[in-house]
Amino acid sequence: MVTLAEVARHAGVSASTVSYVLSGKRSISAPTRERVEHSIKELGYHPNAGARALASSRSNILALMVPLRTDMYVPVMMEIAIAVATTARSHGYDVLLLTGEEGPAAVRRVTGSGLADAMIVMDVELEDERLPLLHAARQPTVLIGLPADTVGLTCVDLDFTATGALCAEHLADLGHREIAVVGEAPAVYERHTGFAERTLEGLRRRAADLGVRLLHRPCEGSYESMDGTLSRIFDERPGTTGFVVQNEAAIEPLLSLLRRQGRAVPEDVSVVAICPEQVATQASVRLTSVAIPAQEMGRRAVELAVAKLAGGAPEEQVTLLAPELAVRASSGPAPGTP
Amino acid sequence: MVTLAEVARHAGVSASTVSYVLSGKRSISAPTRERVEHSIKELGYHPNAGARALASSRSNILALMVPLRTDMYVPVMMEIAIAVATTARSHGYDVLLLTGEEGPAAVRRVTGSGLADAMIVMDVELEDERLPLLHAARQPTVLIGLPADTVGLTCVDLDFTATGALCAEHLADLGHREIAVVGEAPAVYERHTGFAERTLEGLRRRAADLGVRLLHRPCEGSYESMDGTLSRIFDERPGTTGFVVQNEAAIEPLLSLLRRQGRAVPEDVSVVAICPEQVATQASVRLTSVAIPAQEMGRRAVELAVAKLAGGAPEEQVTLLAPELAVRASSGPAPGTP
DNA sequence: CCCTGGCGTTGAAGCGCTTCGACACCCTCT
DNA sequence: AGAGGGTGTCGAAGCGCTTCAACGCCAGGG
Repeated sequence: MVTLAEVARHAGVSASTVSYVLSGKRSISAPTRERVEHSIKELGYHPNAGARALASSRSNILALMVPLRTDMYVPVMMEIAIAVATTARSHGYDVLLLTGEEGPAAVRRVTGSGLADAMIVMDVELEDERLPLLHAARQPTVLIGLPADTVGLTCVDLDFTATGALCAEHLADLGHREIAVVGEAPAVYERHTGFAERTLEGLRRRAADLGVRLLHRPCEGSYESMDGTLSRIFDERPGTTGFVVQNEAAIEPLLSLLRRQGRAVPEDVSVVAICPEQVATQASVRLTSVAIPAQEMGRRAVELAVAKLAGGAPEEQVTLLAPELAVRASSGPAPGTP
Repeated sequence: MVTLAEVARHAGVSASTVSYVLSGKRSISAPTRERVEHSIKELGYHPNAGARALASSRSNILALMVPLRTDMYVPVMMEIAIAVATTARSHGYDVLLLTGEEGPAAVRRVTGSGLADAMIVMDVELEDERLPLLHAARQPTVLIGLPADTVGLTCVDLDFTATGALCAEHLADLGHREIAVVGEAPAVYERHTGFAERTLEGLRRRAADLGVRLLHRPCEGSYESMDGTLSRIFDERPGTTGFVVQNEAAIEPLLSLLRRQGRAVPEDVSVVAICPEQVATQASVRLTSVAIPAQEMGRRAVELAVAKLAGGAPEEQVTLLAPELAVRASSGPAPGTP
């Protein structure tokens, strides 16, 4: 294994000079720099991460806590994770993958051991049990998702309240007066996941403002579940002509069942989805949708974390990404509307 | 920040004693151990990861290289990644997430810097450009997937050749004489991804043995693509009654299109899928399928890596998991068969 | 009663790097 | 010409931990 000292000897300089060439923290004359760089290449030198971390008390690692549950909105999670990893690399950081399994213990371990310089936490619940620990931690933290109380926290999320409002508005504009919301699985609401509740709130408020009736039903992402949910919706509100779907696994079942019942999309019923763009464009009907900007969220989270590490970011900062509704082929005027 | 030295002082012992209590590498009397453990708890001590790595030249980190492409078999990837992370934790390791983006450079970086003790590489191509580097690396490596040449390598994978054979056999047993294979996207074959080619080989060979005609068509995971593919299949082989689908994103489009064309599953055509169990059971028809044991693969990979680190594993070892076909509602006797 | 050998504990020497203060040198200004 | 201020380089002191050799102690055997 090649060490910095060997590089220094090879280049005929001191160890500190090599270190400064590497870090750029002091000016080095061009000829010296070149000599050192040449030696580095020739010897195939790679700085030892442990030694570096010890001496500088910086690990250049970002910890990413992903939820353990692999049954929900997985593609979004994965997309965020990959965006985090790539963005982190472009800032010189590596990413440590922590699963929710350990729960708060993971926070303590990473925080205490100096394994990571900062943490990015996904799938934050409204009253997340990790929050107190994160507050107490030395490490900067960025949340993807919004807890109930954001005092002193840095958060990134899609503005789900606005998203809900936007969906309600779009359908109302098209003349729909009875809207059904196909929500996430019941478990999601039981965990008080922020985004689900916020979406609902946005939907409800705007619907109320616009005089539209709204019915919300949680739904698992399977055909059986969607079948039952759909029957119940039409039983209770036969006049339903608009759907907002938040559970991406329920989208295809919904479309399929509507087709089977002879309800045409968008002639008889309109469907608006909240899902990644790819899902919307690849579904059996090109879906009017609000995209979940997974990549953007991952990227922003990393950038905020890096900024906090550099000391150039405020302690408290909530970044809400504005939702954008893309009108595609699944929504149209309500039946009987000119 | 609490250091080992402070714990030692607090417990009235030397630093080395504390270290030995922590590592268990030397016997320590019960009273001393208890005193030390008590101090650790009281002071809230966590060993510094960098210092530990430097002194022991062990980071207790496993690197996981995931493919960058977020468009393919994402749930499987995620499931593997999470299984890797949890299994790793249970062995005292953390997981560093590397994306394919950096390619071979990532291998060199991690290898050179001692950031990780071992590597787990997913999505291996037949002639993967990372292989030479992995061979040269000090670190033990485990591949998830099979390259063309496995000499000196440790690999874990589903036995895709057997999987293909199993699918062909199942359909042949049911009397199907013309089978179509809906493959992965063309890009997957262009990259010479092992599992896709092996599956095909297994299918072809067994089909030939059993006197069944086989038609293979790559297919993207969208409705448009599936629509085109399906038309072409029935144009070329109007007598097709059996389908094997490998691209999980194409499953729902296929079922949907068959329905629309008035072909009943399983009365008119049978469908066998190669996909995670969850996809098979939650599709619009409960699918006869061969499961992709993502969790098992992740778990095995970690266990092999840990064994190699402990020196208790052979250099070369190819673990092929036996496929299991679960018969569900999407396959039945070919039309006209008693 | 002394020697031997295991057991429990310690001190000290690094692991490979960063960083601080010091220093030599050269240029510029007065 | 001498003072002053950059600029480029170096030496040395750690960062917090592991681990090796060594040592004191007590029990058992000769």
